[in-house]
Amino acid sequence: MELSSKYDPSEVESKWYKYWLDHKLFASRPDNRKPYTVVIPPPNVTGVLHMGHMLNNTIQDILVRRARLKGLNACWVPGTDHASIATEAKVVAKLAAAGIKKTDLSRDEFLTHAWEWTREHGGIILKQLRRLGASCDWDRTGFTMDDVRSRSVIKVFVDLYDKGLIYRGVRMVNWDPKALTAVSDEEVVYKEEHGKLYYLKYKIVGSDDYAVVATTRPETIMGDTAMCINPNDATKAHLRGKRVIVPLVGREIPVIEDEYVDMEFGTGCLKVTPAHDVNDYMLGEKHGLPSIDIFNDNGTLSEAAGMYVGMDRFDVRKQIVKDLDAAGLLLKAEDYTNKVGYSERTNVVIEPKLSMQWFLKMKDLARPALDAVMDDEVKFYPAKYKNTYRYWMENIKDWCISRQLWWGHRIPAYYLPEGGFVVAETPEAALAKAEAKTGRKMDISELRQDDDALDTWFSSWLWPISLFDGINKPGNEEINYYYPTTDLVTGPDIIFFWVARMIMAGFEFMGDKPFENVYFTGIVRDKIGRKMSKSLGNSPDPLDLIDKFGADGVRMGMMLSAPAGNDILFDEALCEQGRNFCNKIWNAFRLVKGWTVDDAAEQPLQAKMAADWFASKLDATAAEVEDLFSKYRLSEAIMALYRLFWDEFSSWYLEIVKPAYGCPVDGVTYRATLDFFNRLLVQLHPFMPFITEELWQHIADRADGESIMYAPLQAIGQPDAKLLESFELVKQLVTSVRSIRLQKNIPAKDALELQAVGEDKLSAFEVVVRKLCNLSSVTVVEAKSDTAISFLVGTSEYAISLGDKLDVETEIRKLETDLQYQEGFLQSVMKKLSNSKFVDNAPAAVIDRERKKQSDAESKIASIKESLAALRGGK
RNA sequence: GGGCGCUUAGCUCAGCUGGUUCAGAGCGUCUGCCUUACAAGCAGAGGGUCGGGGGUUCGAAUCCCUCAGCGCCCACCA
Repeated sequence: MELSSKYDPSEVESKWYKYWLDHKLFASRPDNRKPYTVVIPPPNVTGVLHMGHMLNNTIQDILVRRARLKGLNACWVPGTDHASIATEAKVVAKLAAAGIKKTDLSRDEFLTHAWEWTREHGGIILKQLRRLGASCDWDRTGFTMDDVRSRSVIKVFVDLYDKGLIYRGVRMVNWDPKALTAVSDEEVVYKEEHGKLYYLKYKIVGSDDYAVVATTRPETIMGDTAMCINPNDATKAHLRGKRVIVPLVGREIPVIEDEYVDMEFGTGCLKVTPAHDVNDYMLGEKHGLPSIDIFNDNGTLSEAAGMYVGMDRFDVRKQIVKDLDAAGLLLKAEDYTNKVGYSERTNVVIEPKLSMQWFLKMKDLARPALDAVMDDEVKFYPAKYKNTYRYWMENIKDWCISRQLWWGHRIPAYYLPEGGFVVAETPEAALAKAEAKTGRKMDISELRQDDDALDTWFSSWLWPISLFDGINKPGNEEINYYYPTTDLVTGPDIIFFWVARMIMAGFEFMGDKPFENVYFTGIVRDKIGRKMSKSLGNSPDPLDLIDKFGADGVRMGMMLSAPAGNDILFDEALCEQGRNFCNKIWNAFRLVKGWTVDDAAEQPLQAKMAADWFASKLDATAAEVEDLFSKYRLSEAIMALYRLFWDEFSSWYLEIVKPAYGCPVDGVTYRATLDFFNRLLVQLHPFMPFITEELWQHIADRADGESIMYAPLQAIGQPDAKLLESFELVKQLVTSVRSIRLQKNIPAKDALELQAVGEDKLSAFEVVVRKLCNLSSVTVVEAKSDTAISFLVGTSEYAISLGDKLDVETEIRKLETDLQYQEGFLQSVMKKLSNSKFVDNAPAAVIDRERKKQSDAESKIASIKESLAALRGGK
């Protein structure tokens, strides 16, 4: 077989992905095996793959593939999210580009366009995931707005309404004046902003004095319905019971008193605008104030404002400041920094607004969900997010679930001509309920369905249930088998949006948690720590990276930089490292496959020793990797395997067993080597699925349909600790000899004489050392020869005879430095041992270790002194 | 304003409930090698008073206090 010296991923990747699909190797059905289930965090249906997805899905694929290798029935369910605001915004923009306004379309017409858009762009992201090697069961692909998921959402809405947990009412909500919808508290992001604090003069009725109010939003004065002072504020006593006049507007408003007002802030006088500020709204409710809504839905001033009608809120702010100033009613304006809420989706300033919305009561839903996480029934990795979660759950507020959008699940509430409404899963069911309510025969056309759609998260919170149709068909085979799912891999930014709500839905609708473990990934940043963003242009296109480094290389690159929960600083150099690793594996395979095998040949002793050692090493590392996986420390697991393959297997094992050029290898060693290779590939497979499949298929003739995906991870044997320890000394010995060779400029071809002073504790490994060091002889001597340079391996002294190459002066200086260090070290150990407090208090094991240090140091010192004496004597 | 977390080699990080896994890893750097598996490589080497200060202890990177810097989350101070 001809293999090129470079691994070429492109062909290999498409070949094996197709193979896996053709043989349905990702598919899962309920059976007798233990299930291992993951549901994908559904990306936006019209989105494209970015680095965050790469990280997230690489991790999921690694976990899923590992589970498969462990013999579990692994099922990874993919799907997409309809992302109501984001998608609707895109459709509106596309229509606008074609000169069509949303308001000119009927709901049905708009939805036709939206579905068209979804079909056109939908699922691109899932196709892209295949390039990465994602082993999803694609036949199960779900969509939050497909039939099964939609019916689930509606059923759940009706259920919660019937339980009295959903209510409708006028509340202060976060209004997005661009998307023209309410959004939830979680969808508001606060940004620090440099603005001004304006001091406005309100004339006191019946006096020539003014009361001054500090505000950041002078444009809302038309909505003022009171001024508020703190009742404990002595300096404001003269305002009690008075009325003041709103500047420019000229309207009289009362002065009210409430301890809410901070006496220290601004002037201690607060303007109260119940329609446009959450706190003012509360004050208004408490004091029975009227509320004047001066804004239209799009953020322009309404008729109710009486002034500046039709102007945008920010233009009004500029204008009114000028007008106030001109009227002498602006005392001053100070620089001021405050937090302003922006819509996460449209990035416009949120307007607190009173409106009629649907809400879900959260308090009762939260309780079991909170306990489950606190009691580790649902485990968080890293655990620090438990705190964040608890705080939110303990202070949870009702969830505004209605959105003034068309793209989404339409709220199944139907209004009656005579007022009131019914909630039902279908129009027919609604009609029946309506008739029962009114006591008269009705026609379905008399019912008018609510125009609002549901928040996107109201469908995604059911995802782990609805993907197995557990809402519509409770107790079906699939939901019974796959639920609760095993691992959830997601970002901490959606812990409230999604994770917390899924846990609540799980307990409410299934009576059980939705998943066992949550792995929170970090945010992908560039190598200097900036968030990846389109505007910075610092986000590489994942598919370009795959083209450049191969999917396995990119996966490695992601994992090498991704400790759980920490942000990852992504650097292409890591993908390069991944690619290089692929190449290393590839070439190691070329070496082994290039050997000719002689079954009659006897196995050389060094090969047997290397095989025994590496078998132990493999077991030890396999155990370590297993442990790391159990802690979700995947980047450490891949690093352990990286070193195992590169250093232990390639640099040590293969170099020892490698036959001389042109010579065949014995059958025993060959088969052992292939077996090791096989085990290494299986261990590596979750991280690097393509190259491992390719080579696994090369190792032996595989039947069509066989795959490394189902090659079992071998049981881990008990490593021989003593052997491993000895071998480390052997490596040290070899490294020391090589180091001397390099220092003394001795070519590899020249054989060296090795002397073991006193005894050779590593004599059993002599053949190994000889093979790696090109030695002409190994002798045990009483004292090293005069022209030999000595070194320590552990506490044993060895020496290499150098003849005239020995530089006596340099050697003496080196040994003297060494001696000094050892004597200092011995002194510190002796100090400890002569300290009675230490000897009395420290555990015996610790004292023993110190005594060992003492004797080791003493013997090292003796050996150095001997060498020195010999060198000086030989001068 | 509250809460959480971080600071260890040039870079990115590991070091769990104090003591040979204690000062580590990978990358980078330096030196020597085109040695028929791999220069996307091989062999070897150097590099940190564990952010500063104080304390507890026989013993501190590890526990406590404090200062400094950084990051994240939450919160209605106009």
